[in-house]
Amino acid sequence: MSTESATPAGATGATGATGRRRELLSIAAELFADQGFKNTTVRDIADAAGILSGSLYHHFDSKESMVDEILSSFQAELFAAYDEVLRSDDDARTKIERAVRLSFEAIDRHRHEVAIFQNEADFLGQQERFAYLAERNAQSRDVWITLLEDGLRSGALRADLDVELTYRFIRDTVWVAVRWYRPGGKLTHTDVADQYLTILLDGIAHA
Amino acid sequence: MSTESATPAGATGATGATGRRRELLSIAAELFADQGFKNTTVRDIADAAGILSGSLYHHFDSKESMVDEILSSFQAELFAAYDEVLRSDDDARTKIERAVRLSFEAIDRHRHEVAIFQNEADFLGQQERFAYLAERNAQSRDVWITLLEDGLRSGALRADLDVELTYRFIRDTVWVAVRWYRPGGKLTHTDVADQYLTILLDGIAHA
DNA sequence: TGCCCAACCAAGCAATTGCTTGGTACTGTA
DNA sequence: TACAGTACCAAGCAATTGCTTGGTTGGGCA
Repeated sequence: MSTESATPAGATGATGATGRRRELLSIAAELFADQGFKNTTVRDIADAAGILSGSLYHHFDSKESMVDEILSSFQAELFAAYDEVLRSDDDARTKIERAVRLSFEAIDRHRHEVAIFQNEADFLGQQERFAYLAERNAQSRDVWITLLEDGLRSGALRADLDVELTYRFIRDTVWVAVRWYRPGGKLTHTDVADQYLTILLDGIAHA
Repeated sequence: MSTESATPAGATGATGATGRRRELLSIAAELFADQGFKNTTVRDIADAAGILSGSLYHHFDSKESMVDEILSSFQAELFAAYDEVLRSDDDARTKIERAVRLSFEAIDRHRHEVAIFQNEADFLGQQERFAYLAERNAQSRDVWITLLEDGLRSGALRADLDVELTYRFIRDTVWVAVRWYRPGGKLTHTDVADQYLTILLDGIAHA
């Protein structure tokens, strides 16, 4: 009945996770990413973990709190990385390159989390509990608009660019790769970032 | 009990639709696009249409047959347009530009259908009934690989491009715009296509 | 007037859903 | 040996789901 989340198990802190807890979150993340949040049942998660569905509620108080924990801890890590790029004293073009590479690295290391955020943010964001998703979105936009405007001022980018549209172009281009990129495949995330940056910066047309 | 779809109402043909039927499909498409297929209940659709959920089954034999009809008729229209570009005698670069513009036009005119395909194709494609979705995907890849290889041969595109990766880049870039593009907004689909083509062909870096 | 038929209602059923409750097996610690 | 705590099971409940059944309404046509 209380609004406070009780953290039934361990209570190792906000991002806290005993071994088993982390394991279950990882299993849930894969299912949420592959089938969607709403479309994944607690029985699916329990089956994949080899336990009964009711037993999940020893570790978490709801299915929602699972996604919550998955998304919020990932976002915290991601935005810490963005901040570091912003605070660096690299030139504008280098910062843009670093921000792009950083995103592909995130896809490589946290593809389930990225996929969940891409697919479910709109739906989950309607609930007050997930209001931070919209805030993070705005924060991400701020980062990119800053980088692009710096690029324009410094002459690193072409003067005729529409900043808002370019931001969307980059954002979409980068994150949507989570749909096909698979770690351990033929291409490393660095390979993909190289090619994407080549196209993004210089285009596909013959010079 | 029969596997044949019975087309309860009108029976105006495969894509057939009386006025009311088309109306209900349009309502369903909007909900499927906004909330997801699995996450939209037949009661949601019925409520939006101002009728009871059971009444939907006078027009369609299942919720699945609704998406089926929505997606298959859209795909047919889309690929007819691709074919026309392929069969034209424009040069390689023009064909690429036309294919890109055509896609943004599809987003403008059929955003719900595009969104449903983007979001649900993987999930629905697992069922035999929706096997054509994967076929259409392969067909689309064929179109683009052909266009890109023509571009390379003719010297219109830079020689160092990875065709497969470039295809994915273009595909993702174009279709993902359905997430934010809204017809009747500040930018027309032609505006968006112009800017996207500028970035795609010549890049964002200062020359 | 009599009939047809598309469009809908009213009621409900079987399956699936997230989640609850009370109990049990095992492990480490004092 | 007693105890505490983690991780789980067994059973089931209330709500929601897609869909079915039998009946009603009202406009068009002969």
